[in-house]
Amino acid sequence: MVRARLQGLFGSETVSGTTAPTVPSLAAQERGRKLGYLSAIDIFRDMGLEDMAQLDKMTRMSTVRKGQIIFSPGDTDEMLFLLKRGRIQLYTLSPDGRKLVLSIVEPDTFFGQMSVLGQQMASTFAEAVEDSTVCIMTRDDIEALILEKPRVGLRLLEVLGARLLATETRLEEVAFKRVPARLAGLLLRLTEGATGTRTVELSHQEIAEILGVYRETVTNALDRLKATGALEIGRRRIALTDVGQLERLAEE
Amino acid sequence: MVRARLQGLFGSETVSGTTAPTVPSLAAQERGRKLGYLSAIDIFRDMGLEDMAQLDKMTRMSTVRKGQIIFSPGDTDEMLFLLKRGRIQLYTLSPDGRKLVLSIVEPDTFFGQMSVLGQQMASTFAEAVEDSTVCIMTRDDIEALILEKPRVGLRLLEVLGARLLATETRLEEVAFKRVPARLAGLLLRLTEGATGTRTVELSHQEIAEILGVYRETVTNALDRLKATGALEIGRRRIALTDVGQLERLAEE
DNA sequence: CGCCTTTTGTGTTCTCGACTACACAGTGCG
DNA sequence: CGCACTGTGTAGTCGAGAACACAAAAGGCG
Repeated sequence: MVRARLQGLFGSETVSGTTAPTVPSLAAQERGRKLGYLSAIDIFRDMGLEDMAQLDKMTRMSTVRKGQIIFSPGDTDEMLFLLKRGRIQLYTLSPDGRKLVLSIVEPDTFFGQMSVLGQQMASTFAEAVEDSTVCIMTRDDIEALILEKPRVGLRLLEVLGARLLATETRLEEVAFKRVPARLAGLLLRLTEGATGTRTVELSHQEIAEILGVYRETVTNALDRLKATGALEIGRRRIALTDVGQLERLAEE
Repeated sequence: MVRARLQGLFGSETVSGTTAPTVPSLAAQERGRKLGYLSAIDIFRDMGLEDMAQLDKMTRMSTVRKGQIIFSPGDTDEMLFLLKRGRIQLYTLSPDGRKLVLSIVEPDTFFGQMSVLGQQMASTFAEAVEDSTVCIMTRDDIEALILEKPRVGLRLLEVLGARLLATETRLEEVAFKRVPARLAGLLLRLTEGATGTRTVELSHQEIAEILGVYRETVTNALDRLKATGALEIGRRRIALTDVGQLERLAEE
């Protein structure tokens, strides 16, 4: 059972002033447009430096290593996390141990278990899939920040809106489409905005956990897609060779 | 095909000053705690009367009759609607005409097709299931309002958070549970907070459209639940007689 | 290089729920 | 008072994907 509590998390706090407030990068803005499971929106893209500094004062920073659980069901503290570096996976587990990935959080995005972020739910885990750095805020911090800098509220609304849209889309796909079409859609979303040959570097198992199906089913569906020439398969590597074809297949 | 465009909607605008700003009712606050498909949160529960008046100046009001479509896929105008009275159903249609209800909006809640509200998606319809009254705002209106009254932003975050939570829960249920369990969960959520005998007044068809399954499957699942004594069935009427039992069944 | 873990490829059985096809009971309405 | 429509019950077929069971590659690493 995945029940490890975060030990290092609150132990390794540092005054975050050590990290100089950075100007929103072009890359971050680019990511901000993505809407797939990798929801990333640069919360602070139009905040001034002094605002950033003020924000820094009210947050604590900390590092989590790959594999660490940041929060898990049962935690009652209403914390909000801002991911600065790394990647976080939000997922739930079924009673019999199956995993469903709800969302993969990219840098400069909020996540948390507050009602406001849609995850105070009984069953959500947050786990670092890479070494990551997060800022920690309490619910009160975030409320105060929004009241003083309403623009942050707007940004948060964007984050939530994107997440809601992505989740509604998934729900729709589960209801209407069969696995191959859903897989095609997922691959397209995962590589949205990528330059050059669009490539997904995930194992069949990892994909299965996102789609909520069995690993074998993914293997099978991938073979079908490959048979149409839409993609090429390697070990932990799927290259989308014919995007148009894949888009057609995604429409079922 | 459900493609009717709203004719009466923009024709029947009235200056909304005619509706006196009301003090948030107890009932509204009660509804605010519900988290099921009937997401309702009183956006304005701590806004002053003068704020309400100001808000009224920037909005247009209009009435829609039962069955009218308020927006449909392809509408590009980024409108935000505030439901004052009635009920709105948000749903999508599959290529072959199947319907999936995403959300049922209750009074004092926002909905819309803005990115900020997670529904600018290609495929969402909004249809009045009762005669309703809505306020119409543009994206700019809402942004200005939030910047000036940050507290409204917080409220909106609550709405979106609740919706996201509900949607994630549905996704989880679809992935992990079979129809009878999902049905049990739905019935419980639909009657959450009801006083007296918890009763659902929906046809099997309507339930099927929420669960994303066939009508016959609902009939069958209801029979199974009835067999355990958890509920009683009438025409368009399901009475939850043993809530504890139903909760057990909802856990699969 | 050989051992061990991770990833992927199959094959087979079995169950749920999609889909089809009726039959029939309330309900409303002309 | 009969007719149409909506809502329910009941089979029965069929296919996708779950669930289980191995086998074979492909890397990593000592």
